[in-house]
Amino acid sequence: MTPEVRERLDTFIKAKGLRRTAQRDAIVDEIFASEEHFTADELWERLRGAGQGTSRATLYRTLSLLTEANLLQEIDLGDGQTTYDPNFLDRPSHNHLVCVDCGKVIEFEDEHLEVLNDCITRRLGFRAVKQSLRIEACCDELRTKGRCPNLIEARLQGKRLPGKKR
Amino acid sequence: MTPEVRERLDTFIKAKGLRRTAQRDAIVDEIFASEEHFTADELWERLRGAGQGTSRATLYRTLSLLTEANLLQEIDLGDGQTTYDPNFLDRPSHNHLVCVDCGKVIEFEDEHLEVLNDCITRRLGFRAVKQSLRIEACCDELRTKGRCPNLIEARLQGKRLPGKKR
DNA sequence: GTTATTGCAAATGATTTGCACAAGG
DNA sequence: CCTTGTGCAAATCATTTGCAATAAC
Repeated sequence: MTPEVRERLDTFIKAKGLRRTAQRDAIVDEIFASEEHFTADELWERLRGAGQGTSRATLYRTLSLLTEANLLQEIDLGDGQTTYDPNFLDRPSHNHLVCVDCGKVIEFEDEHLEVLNDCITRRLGFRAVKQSLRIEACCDELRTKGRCPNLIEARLQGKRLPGKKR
Repeated sequence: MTPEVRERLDTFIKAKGLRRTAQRDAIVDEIFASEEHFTADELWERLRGAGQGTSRATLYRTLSLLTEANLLQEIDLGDGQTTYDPNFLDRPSHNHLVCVDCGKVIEFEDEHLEVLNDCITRRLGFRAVKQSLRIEACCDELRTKGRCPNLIEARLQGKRLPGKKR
């Protein structure tokens, strides 16, 4: 996937008269090395851990750049900070389900949903530009068996669990 | 509508061992005097204008309280601050369309959408707790006729137009 | 050589919090 | 009275910005 990202970014950068820099390369490489969602701070830590640390200012500026270039999309997981999603190139119209128990984020696509939203939008006299659906839900397994595999995993990994308010 | 709100709030307050105060009354009255969405700051100004000013601290604390009591719902219009929606009592499962040209927010309900989302959620092994769809779209009128009535109105009223970044 | 980019530190802006005082029940 | 609520000012937290130094092209 990185080659396509590289190309798109280069094109975008050239078209805008901007420059390719070591920092931007490092940030792009780190982001697209996986499909994981991340916050600015999480990415900053990852970069730091990989010996590719940059200033937060540069990181935020690059994240805006990548968003503008449509390589990244800002999503709202309802926790008061921006989460970035690197998977919209692969799956242009996916949405997110957030488990209220463990905070796990699941991506899903559904063509009916897309069509329906478009109908609704036209009926209202508009043309859809972008749509984002977030479903908050609880895991059947936790409800019926009393335990959620993701919850356990999340606790082990010390991940951020849901519950807004920074 | 205020009577139902009053009753629900009183019940909630009593159940939690909390107290009814002049400030809370003023805030609730101001909120439910209309169906308008608002940010904390906008409401603070409205209260101040009505000679019912409170401290921002109290306002934020009361907004949390009302949200917890399900009289209010926090929604994300993508502009970096929390918007509050007082219309979920009347229309429990509505969603929002935001005009990218003028920033106007339109509420809509669609039962098919609700059903579809529920199906999707179950298929993924979850039970939906809450879902929020935000459609960003542009107005047919602006696109075809070159002018958007809401845009004009918004400019006249000096309303906040879309364009994130606080 | 220009002009964009970086890093630092200071600024922002929304929201939260500690605390002493005021006020419901 | 006893405890919750309020206002103030200070604190947070994520994010942005001004500016001098640095590095692309």
